[in-house]
Amino acid sequence: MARQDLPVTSYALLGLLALGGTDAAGLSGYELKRRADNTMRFYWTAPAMSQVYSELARLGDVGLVVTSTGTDRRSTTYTINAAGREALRVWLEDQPAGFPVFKHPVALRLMIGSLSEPGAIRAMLEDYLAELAVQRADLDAVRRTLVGADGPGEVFYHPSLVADWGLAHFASEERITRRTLRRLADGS
Amino acid sequence: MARQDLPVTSYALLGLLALGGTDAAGLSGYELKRRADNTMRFYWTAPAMSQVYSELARLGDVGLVVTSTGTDRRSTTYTINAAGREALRVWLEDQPAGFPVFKHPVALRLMIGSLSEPGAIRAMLEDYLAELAVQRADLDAVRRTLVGADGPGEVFYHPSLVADWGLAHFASEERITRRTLRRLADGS
DNA sequence: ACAGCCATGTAACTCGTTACATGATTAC
DNA sequence: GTAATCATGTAACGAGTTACATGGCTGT
Repeated sequence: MARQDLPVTSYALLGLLALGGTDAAGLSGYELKRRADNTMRFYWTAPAMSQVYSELARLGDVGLVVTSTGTDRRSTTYTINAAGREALRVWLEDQPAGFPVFKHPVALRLMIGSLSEPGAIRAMLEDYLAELAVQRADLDAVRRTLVGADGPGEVFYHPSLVADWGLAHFASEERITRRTLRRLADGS
Repeated sequence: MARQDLPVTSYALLGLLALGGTDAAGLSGYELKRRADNTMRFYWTAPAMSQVYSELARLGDVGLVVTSTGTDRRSTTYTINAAGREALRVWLEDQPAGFPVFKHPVALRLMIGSLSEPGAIRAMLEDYLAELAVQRADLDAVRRTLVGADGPGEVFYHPSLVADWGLAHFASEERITRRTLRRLADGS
């Protein structure tokens, strides 16, 4: 088969479909969006609802997912097929992963902090700490839903590795932010 | 003045112009791109050369930078003006920073790692470690150029805070990657 | 009855990228 | 002289967003 050249987000959604298919029923676009919001958003992006639908349409067009349309609009579901699994495998093996892109508005603003009030910078960092706590709690809740099937060889093993990665990352960001606040306070 | 609603990258480049203006001469688009590659890319993006020019054109259009065109094409320089500094200050104070977006292809692929060979996952993480070392060395080199003017109140104080943030982040990613490799090896 | 969620899409638009085109200066 | 670097842009395109439109189902 000719190698498909889809955007990463396409493969990511395809991957979610692959993981979500413990039952044969497949997922609705809406449900896929909810799963993306719960998991993918922590280390990729949360695609807009409209993008989920357009990516699913494209995946259907190139024959990597099967679309099952029922009688009413509520029952359209999408299931990954053999070609989809194969495309995912080829993508994982042939394409290099690439280096993470970190769009960090807090760090960006800190860089030009000399143009702003010192108090405003401190407030920004405090806000970031508060938001970090919220995000960490969210991810922690997700992580707890994996418990029970997160051992090696089990369905949620790899997802739990990633969730733990995210939790460690949030902890690191907290440490760095606090250290930066200290440096700003004591001038160092 | 009406609040300008520019994309973040626009403000980021404007900020680089503001920092780079120790002399009154301003920067060429080419030089601005080099500075973005050296600093901004670690926590935002490295905009394409063509985008640097289009953003500079836009900033000129809305009156935040002054374009000085010389006789030949080599001498076009861009300088932030008072309105530009004011716009930057207003942006810093009025707009909330927002939460970082982390596009992490390594974590994304790890999530669907069950679809791939264990060896391929290990290799991907090893590659990531190698690339992290390269990036860290790059940032470390940048950080060293700031030494001497990186104390509180000095020109490179805030940039050095951000560089140290980035170095700590890379160190954290290294630790997490190594831990994940260990877990994959000993099954935990 | 009404609010809120489930559900699916279209249209317009912006950001940002790659590919292309051009040419001057500098170093070997 | 020729390769590398400095320098400036245009055109076409793709990814992803917001706004808009529509409507069924569920709980109170």
